[in-house]
Amino acid sequence: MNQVDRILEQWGRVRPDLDVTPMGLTGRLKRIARILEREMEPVFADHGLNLASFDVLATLLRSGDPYQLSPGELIENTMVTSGTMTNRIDQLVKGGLVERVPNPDDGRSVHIALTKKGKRVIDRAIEDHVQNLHRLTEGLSENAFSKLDRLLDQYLNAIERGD
Amino acid sequence: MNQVDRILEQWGRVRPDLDVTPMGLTGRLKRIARILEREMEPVFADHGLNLASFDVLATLLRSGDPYQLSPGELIENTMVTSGTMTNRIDQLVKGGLVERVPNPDDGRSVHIALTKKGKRVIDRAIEDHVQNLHRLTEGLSENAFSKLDRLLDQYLNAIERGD
DNA sequence: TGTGATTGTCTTGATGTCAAGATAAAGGGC
DNA sequence: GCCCTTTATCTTGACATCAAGACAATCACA
Repeated sequence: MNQVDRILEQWGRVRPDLDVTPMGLTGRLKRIARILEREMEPVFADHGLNLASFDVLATLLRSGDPYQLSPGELIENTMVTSGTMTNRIDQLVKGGLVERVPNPDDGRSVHIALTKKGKRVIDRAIEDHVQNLHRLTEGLSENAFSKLDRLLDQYLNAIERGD
Repeated sequence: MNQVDRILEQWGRVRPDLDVTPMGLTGRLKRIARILEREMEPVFADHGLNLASFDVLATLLRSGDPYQLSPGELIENTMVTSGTMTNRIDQLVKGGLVERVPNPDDGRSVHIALTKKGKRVIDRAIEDHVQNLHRLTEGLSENAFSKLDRLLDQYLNAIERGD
């Protein structure tokens, strides 16, 4: 009997007229996502990063050589607003991890490129992060993991196209 | 082929030395949680609330008559820091939805109590919210829903006790 | 009963995020 | 070629959150 189950029980007593079945699933999802974030942050901090800056650097790294994308492309990948992305990039520029280079094909746009330092930092950080993810999922059996993975994929597909 | 799958593919190309298997699961979790939050907010806004204030009011409501808890108890339930909770309570007090009443048994503590207005607001908001949750999970078959629910429960239990 | 440790809440300062709008370049139709 | 619309990014102001520490009341134990 965990926190979420207790919450469902309380609703059953206070508002028995409501069918709160979906609340268990969504509550657990939210809670797990929150815990995962908190467990990831210390690893990022080991490399002088936070979730936001890691997110951007990792997106640039996995885009492959020459490790540069426009702010717009970064926004698409990270689900944040343009103002947020501007701020994230500013922080990274300040830290010398990325640089803004003009886009020769479009004067409105720029490319955000990993600096050598940025590449070095994210190349190491991603290793620790992946190892950390293994730790954070080792509580699941191989079977449970793959089933959960498949169901989440199914749910994500459903919800992304609006049910 | 969705966003998360594309990310895994990219990592496979750029850093084939890493086993990024867990990243699919955690990425989908994060993404779903994010989407759910965004889909919930408009419903809260219909009642003049945001995620934070709804969270507190709903916790008070489901605690049952007399609909009051200490800030400490609210913190336990909502996974936020004490400073955050102070701020949330301040906002709700300003809106006339809760009030701070002294705790006769402990001079350091107070009780946060739903006002009549607060009770009325959350009683209606929770109905719309639950209906919204049904909508947000109707993309899953009954079978997929219960399997996913069970696996998330399992994972949450594992991760909450630290694997 | 007195004193140091603990507990419950609030304060402060910094940061990350968003919505809305500003700005500048590019594109499209006449 | 000119003007209006669209697009890409940045700016601004407001807000929610957190970490660290302040403060006051309570507790534990001599």
